[in-house]
Amino acid sequence: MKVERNKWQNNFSEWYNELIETAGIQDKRYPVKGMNIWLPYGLKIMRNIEKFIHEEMERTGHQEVLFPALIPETEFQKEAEHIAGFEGEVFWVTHAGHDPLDVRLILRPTSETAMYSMFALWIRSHADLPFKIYQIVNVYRYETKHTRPLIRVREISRFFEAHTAHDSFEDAERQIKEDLEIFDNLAKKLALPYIVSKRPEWDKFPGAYYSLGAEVIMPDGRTLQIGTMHNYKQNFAKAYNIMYEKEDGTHEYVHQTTYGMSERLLAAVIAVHGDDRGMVLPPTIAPIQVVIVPIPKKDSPYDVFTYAREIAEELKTAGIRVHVDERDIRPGRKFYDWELKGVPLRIEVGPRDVEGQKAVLARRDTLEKFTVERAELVEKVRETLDAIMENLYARAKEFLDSHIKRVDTLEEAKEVFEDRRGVVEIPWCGEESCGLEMEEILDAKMLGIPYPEEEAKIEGKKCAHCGKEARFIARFARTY
RNA sequence: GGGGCCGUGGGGUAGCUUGGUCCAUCCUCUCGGCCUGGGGCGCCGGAGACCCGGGUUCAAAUCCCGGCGGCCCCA
Repeated sequence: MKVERNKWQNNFSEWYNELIETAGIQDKRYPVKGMNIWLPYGLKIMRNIEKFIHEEMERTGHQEVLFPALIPETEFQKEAEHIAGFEGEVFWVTHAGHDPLDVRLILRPTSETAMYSMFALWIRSHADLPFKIYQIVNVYRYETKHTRPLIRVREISRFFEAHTAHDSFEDAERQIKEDLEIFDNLAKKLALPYIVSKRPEWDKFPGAYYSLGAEVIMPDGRTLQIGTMHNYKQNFAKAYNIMYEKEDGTHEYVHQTTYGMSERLLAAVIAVHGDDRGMVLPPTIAPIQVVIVPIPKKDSPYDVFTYAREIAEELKTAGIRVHVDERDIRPGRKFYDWELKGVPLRIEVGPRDVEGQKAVLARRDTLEKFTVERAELVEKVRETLDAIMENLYARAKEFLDSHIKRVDTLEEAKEVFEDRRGVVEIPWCGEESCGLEMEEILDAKMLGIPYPEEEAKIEGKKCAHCGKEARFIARFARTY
């Protein structure tokens, strides 16, 4: 058995859309465009991802809250850039019953404008800072482009947003560093290698001083943003009058940051680790880490079902999420089913194994099969799950690295986009006009410059477009 | 914002140009039964569809109008 990734890479859109339904992640047939139904299996995986998010929030002293989904128009309009960035894509609530509302309400596209009037009430003193909260809720955006399950939707149903307030720009910067560390820990749990870019001025979050974006590269070479961090400086604090009293008795506006993620994390896991047979889930988040498939044989004196249940009990005791598939269908069919659903490890037990007190292990990532002694089963399963985790990361890292190419000219950049695509890194003078024109020429978006910025600085190169001295490396990609 | 294409069982489709042979084809899924079991086996039987509204006509899945929904391209 060999790992094939032809459709995965060459016909990714179709692969992805089919998988979302056949693997039981979501049902897209709900009669509102861009709003899908979470199916039990998909939701379990997402919950497992969120478990790690909650752990990281706990570790770093963020408190969980829940804000209402409706925001009065009057609050929404307080920060000028913010409203300009979102007004074209919000859902309005204009009526209650038969009567028009005096103050219209919006369905939150993100929660800054819901939270910050409350921040102004809650934050009084320097002793209240840093103030760190988060929530995981649904938010709504009227997307006009092509919607895709988990990736571009009108209802983001698992929107994570952390909001913080600080007594200084420096402390807000420290928060951004912490956010990046949180992201790195999470990405490791998902075996996802990624890149971080500082967004160009024209593409930062509406109202932000600057924005960072974390991206993965999808099988078709387009990038997917799966995490963002913004430093707002005092932009929102001034609009919402969020002030604190300093030790010397004077008052000052707070500095703020936000950090966002969503079910795109799941999309990235599905896309990055998959192959032609379906999903391959990292053991860390797989609802079923090990599936046991009994292989009965007629007239055999051995009871494979009892043996399978005994093994399952052993693994369960060892803390492994295990399932015995006792359905009355052929084993081959079960193999395909569980491979589609991405169960990282399969154990086959037939009469031969019962007789010899053994079991056959089949890895989902490499499709290798091998026999182990029952006495060492738990240990071997643990080892193999760890090995799968490492292999998934290594394979994904190799894909990522081989899809980032540094070039000096636009011609070379164009070739990259025509060929295997991915991310192109190219010298840039730093001028907005030049950046926008390069986007046009390459038919790609500027992700920004590598972050931390020291990695973006270059010397002795010319801007690929205007020929002036280049100040930065700029990253371009076709994006989702 | 502009242009183009398309809506047929749960999923994927044939039929539409030239209206009648369509109580609508095939694959898949699903249900019942038999058989089987270390990679989707086979056989028998069953269930399930023309997006909505209006029009033309003796007759509409097919032609026309409107609505709703989906997809693609361009800005």
